[in-house]
Amino acid sequence: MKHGVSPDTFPPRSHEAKRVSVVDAAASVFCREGYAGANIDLIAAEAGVSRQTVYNHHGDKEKLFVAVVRDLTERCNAGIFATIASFPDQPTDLEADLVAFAVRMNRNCICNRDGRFLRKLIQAEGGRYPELFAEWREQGPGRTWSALAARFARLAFAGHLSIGDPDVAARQFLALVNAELQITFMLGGAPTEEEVLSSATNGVRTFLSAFARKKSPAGKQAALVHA
Amino acid sequence: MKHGVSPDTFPPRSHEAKRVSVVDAAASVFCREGYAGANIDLIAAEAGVSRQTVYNHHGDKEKLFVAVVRDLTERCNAGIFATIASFPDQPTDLEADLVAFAVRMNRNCICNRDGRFLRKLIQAEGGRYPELFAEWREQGPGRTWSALAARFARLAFAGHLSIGDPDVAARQFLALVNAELQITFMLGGAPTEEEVLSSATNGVRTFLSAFARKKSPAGKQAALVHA
DNA sequence: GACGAATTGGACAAGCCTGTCTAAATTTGT
DNA sequence: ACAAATTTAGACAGGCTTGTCCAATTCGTC
Repeated sequence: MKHGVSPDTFPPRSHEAKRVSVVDAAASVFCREGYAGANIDLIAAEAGVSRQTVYNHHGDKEKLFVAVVRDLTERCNAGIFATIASFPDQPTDLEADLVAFAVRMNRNCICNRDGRFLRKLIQAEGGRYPELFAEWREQGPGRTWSALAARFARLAFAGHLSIGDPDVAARQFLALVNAELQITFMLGGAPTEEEVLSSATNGVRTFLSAFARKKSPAGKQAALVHA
Repeated sequence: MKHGVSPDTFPPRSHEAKRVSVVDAAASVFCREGYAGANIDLIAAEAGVSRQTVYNHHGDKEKLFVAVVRDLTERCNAGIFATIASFPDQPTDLEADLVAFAVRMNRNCICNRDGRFLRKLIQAEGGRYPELFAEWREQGPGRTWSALAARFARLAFAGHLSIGDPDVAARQFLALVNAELQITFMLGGAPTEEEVLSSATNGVRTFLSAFARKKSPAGKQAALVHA
């Protein structure tokens, strides 16, 4: 029915499904137990395959770990850039639009399964795989901050904000918007929707108080005052 | 010289020194290798004692781990509250004083050995010892934020700042001041003095932009205006 | 200098985990 | 339905680690 252009070189099918299943289970176990504490039998059981299948697909424990990190990095980066694409370039209500953006960012990239897992793996094993995580660092935060800074610069250029250094502003935006979620992040948990919204709202208000456009040259808009 | 009231019940002397040495080495190894990956032989070697001495002092691996966490928690909290005591209640130059305070906080509590180790242990093993870290959470961040919020409230009351919710302001202050150190923290490294100073300076500037005292102390404060 | 407590080094059993191998059972493509 | 590839369950060796035991030695104290 659906065998298209590659009938022979491709392994059957559930082959790939099992591979994904193993990587997912491995991510979960590596995060829960740490690299050294992770048990291949447990990963196999959680993936619903036999131990031998794990070895058939990934060779050994270290290769499996690397595959997990690459997988998470890729998915997280994709999510982050998809979300940055939704940055409010032409805001109608700047505060509401930025809060909504921050909430999207948190929900889809930072607090979701992949985001929490990747963060924990970086924190726990970052020192042991410098090159692996250097790659993440460049592709992830490096590009994220830069892309976000460009959006804020555009907002400033359009007269919506008054920003000195867009890179600093971008990092501070993220820091403010997550200010109330630090402890939850540290313990590896997922904040509730209310917590995310509250932190984003408070963070954006402070951000706008600090970076509100300086008094309007044409007298169009009154300055925002922090409640 | 100094043998006071208890000549017999006290173990000799280097007994205690070795105990400290073991706990220090254990902290280092647990952080580097994770709980499961930590090797008692390695801890003993790094502490300069025999393996048997480790068992004599601490019983088993888990008890040793708990001792390490309690030790770090205690020292970190002591450092944090000592630093909070130096909060600039009567600032001469608000920006400079807050930057200096933030730098002290980072250098003495957050970026030093104990702070980095404790953070990493919480991140890595927090899920496995809920009660142990619940204790930390109450004694540490809970009291820290509350104490810091009180200081900011005082500053606002004295007319130096205009703050809505002191608890929110305190958390945002910490978030801003550390905004540029996130990646370094995540990888477990120690930022340079320049990085700490830069992050603190930028953070305090933004914080003051947002929470600067509103003008017209005599007149009514401007109402919340929203374009 | 002598006594007692603490420390050391090493041997040791028990358990766990990784990674390999094999033969049987299952699935997939044709 | 048939043949090839994949998966499975289990056994298994090898290595590593924890925690215990013990005899010899060192250290601190009187």
